[in-house]
Amino acid sequence: MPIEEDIQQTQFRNPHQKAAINLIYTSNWLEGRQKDLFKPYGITNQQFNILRILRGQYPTKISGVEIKSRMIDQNSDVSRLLDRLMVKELVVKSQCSKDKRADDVVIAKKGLTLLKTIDKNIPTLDGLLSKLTTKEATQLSNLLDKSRG
Amino acid sequence: MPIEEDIQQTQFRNPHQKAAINLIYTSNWLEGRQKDLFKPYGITNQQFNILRILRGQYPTKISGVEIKSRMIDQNSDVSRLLDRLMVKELVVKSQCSKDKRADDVVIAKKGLTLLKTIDKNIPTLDGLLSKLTTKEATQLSNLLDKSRG
DNA sequence: ATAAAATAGATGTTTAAACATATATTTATA
DNA sequence: TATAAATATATGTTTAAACATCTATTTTAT
Repeated sequence: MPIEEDIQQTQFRNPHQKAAINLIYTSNWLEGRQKDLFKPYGITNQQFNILRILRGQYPTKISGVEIKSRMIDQNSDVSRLLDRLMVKELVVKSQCSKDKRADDVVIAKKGLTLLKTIDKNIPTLDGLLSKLTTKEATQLSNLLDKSRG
Repeated sequence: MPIEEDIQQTQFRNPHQKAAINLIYTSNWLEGRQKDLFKPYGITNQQFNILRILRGQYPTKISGVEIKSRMIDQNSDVSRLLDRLMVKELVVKSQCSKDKRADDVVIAKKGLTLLKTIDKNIPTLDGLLSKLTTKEATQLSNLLDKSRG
C-alpha cells in the first residue's frame, strides 16, 4: 500500500516531503514489527541492539560511550538501559581499570544464551524487508546514506 | 557518511539487514532534525503532525480516530496528545453530536497562527533531504512503499 | 605543576510512550 | 428487542525518553 493510502494524504508539497514522511512512517512500521518479535523474550529493541553490540565485541569489554556510539538510536540513555539489562542479568558491568570514569561492560552468559535463542528469528527479522530484492535493498541503503549527506 | 561508519559496523548479514538498520538510523536522524526545528515553538513532532492534519481539514471537525489513522506514527496516544494541545489552546475539542462517543476536534486560531509561523521553516524542513535529487526522492519513496509490501 | 576544559557516567525531574483495562455508546445479530 | 460485538475515547500504571545538573576523573593548555 503506497504511503498516500496509509496516511490518507493525497497531496504532498514535493517528492522530498513525501520521502521524509514515508521514511519515518516505514521506520515506525519496521520497528513495530521488530518489537513484536523481541517482546516474547522480554527485551526492547534498544536492549537488543546493545546486546548485539556486546556480543560482537565478546569477550572484550567496552565502555558505555563506545556502546552509545554504535547504537542505531544514538540518543539512548545508555546508563539506565544498562541498569535494566543488569537487573535481568544479561550484562555485567565493572569499573574500567585504565579509566576510572568508564565502565567495562560485557555481555553475560545469560545474555549470550538469550541471543542464541533469538537468533532463530533472524530469518524472520531480515525477512521483514523481503519484499525488496537484494539489489533494491542495496539501492535503498545507498539512497539513505545519501539522504543524510 | 555511510552507515558502516556511523555505527562502526563493517559487516552485515545481508543487504536486507543493512537496509533495515539504515532505515531506522536515518529515520532517527531525520526526526532529530525535525525536533530541533519544532522545539523553539514548544511543540513535539507528533503534536505538529496533528496540527498539520487538522489544518488540512479546517474548518471541518474530525474525530480522534480519524486523526490517528492519518498520523505518521499510528501508535500515538491521541487522547493525551490532544489534552496537551488543548492546554496550549492550539486545538478545540467538543463532543460529536452524531456520535456521542466521538470527539469533534478542530484546530484553534492560535494553532493556525502557530502553524503559519512555522511555515517559514518549511523550506528548511523539506531541505533536510536536499542531498537527494527529485528523482532520487521519488525513488526512495517507491522503495519504501515496496518495503512494506 | 596547576588550572581549565573535556569526558564518562549517574541521577533527579519532567514529560511522553506503552500497555492494559474501563466506560459509554453505537452497531450488528439472534 | 435483547444481547453481543464493535467502536471511540479515557485513564491507571509501568516503562522509557528528554533535559538538565552533578560528581569524578582525565586531558589539555598555560
